[in-house]
Amino acid sequence: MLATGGPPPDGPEWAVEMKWDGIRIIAVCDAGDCALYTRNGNSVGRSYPELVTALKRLSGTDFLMLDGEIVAQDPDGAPSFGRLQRRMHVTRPGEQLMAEVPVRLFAFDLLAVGDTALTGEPYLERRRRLADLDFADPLSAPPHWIGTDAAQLLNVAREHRLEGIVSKRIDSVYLPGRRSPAWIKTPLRRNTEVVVAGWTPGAGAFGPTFGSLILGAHDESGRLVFIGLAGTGFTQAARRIIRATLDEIETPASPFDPIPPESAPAGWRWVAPILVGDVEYREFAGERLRMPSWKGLRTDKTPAMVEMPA
DNA sequence: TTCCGACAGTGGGGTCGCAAT
DNA sequence: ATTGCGACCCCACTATCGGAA
Repeated sequence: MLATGGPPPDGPEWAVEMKWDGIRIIAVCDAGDCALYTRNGNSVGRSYPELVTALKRLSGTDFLMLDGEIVAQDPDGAPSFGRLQRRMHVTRPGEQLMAEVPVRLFAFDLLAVGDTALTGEPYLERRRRLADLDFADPLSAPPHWIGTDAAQLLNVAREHRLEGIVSKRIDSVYLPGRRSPAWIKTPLRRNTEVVVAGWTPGAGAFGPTFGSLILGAHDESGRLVFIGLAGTGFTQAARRIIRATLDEIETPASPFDPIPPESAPAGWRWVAPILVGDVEYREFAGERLRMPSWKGLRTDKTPAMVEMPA
């Protein structure tokens, strides 16, 4: 079951959970054997043997089906998808990585236990049955809140550097594989202004326009530096208009200081740094915007006003 | 008739395994 | 030995189409 995006609804009929940045997992235990399935249906238990072991201990010989998220935490305790990626591809025992990158499974829904299917039961009943299970590290059932101000919980998510919140109707049944308005996800995102420094060639339908825009901002000493690429958020019409403008202001050399930003891939094209845009992003880390999406041109701002994102 | 959900296709970021060089 | 690419993960977003409302 998947959530639709939107602002958090308020009211006594909604429960709120934290949104974890990890891998969505359906865990299935049958007769003492447990498997982990990703959203694409891949069986990935081999990559997380400690979770499989813990699930076997939890289920015994009973049938059990859980919905949850595998999460890796950075040294500060914040969920880190980047760290989790190191565990993702490991198909051999990988003991060293298990110690380096410990993972947890946050089980937030119970779909079946014993010979009882619970998908037809309301959310609150499923959570109640979930709480009855004897969770122990590295498994846990994350908390949910009812009647707490959603804005306040968004702040909690921000303080703990989580992805956002998910609001769930307390009377809703579980709809496998469906995207439902009974679950509403509210991701935390930020906005920033950027300087357009060039563009990368596009593939397929984007061949005639561009793949992504090369973005820059001014650092503390006033130098224009590379801060990432934005390749989503454009309509086809916007792509055509922007490409026409880019062609008019094309320059042979990168406007970045120093040049080039990295070893700029062949095919990157440069423009005079005179266009200012607005992008939404999740975080600015490692000197790059994460998950940037284009919101539009800002004709009311000059490039000199564009500083580094927060 | 309108609207919503599913799908396909493009883009971003990232790591690892394996084949090609 | 190094490099490049595909396979998986997360995601945002647009465009399209068919069926539900």
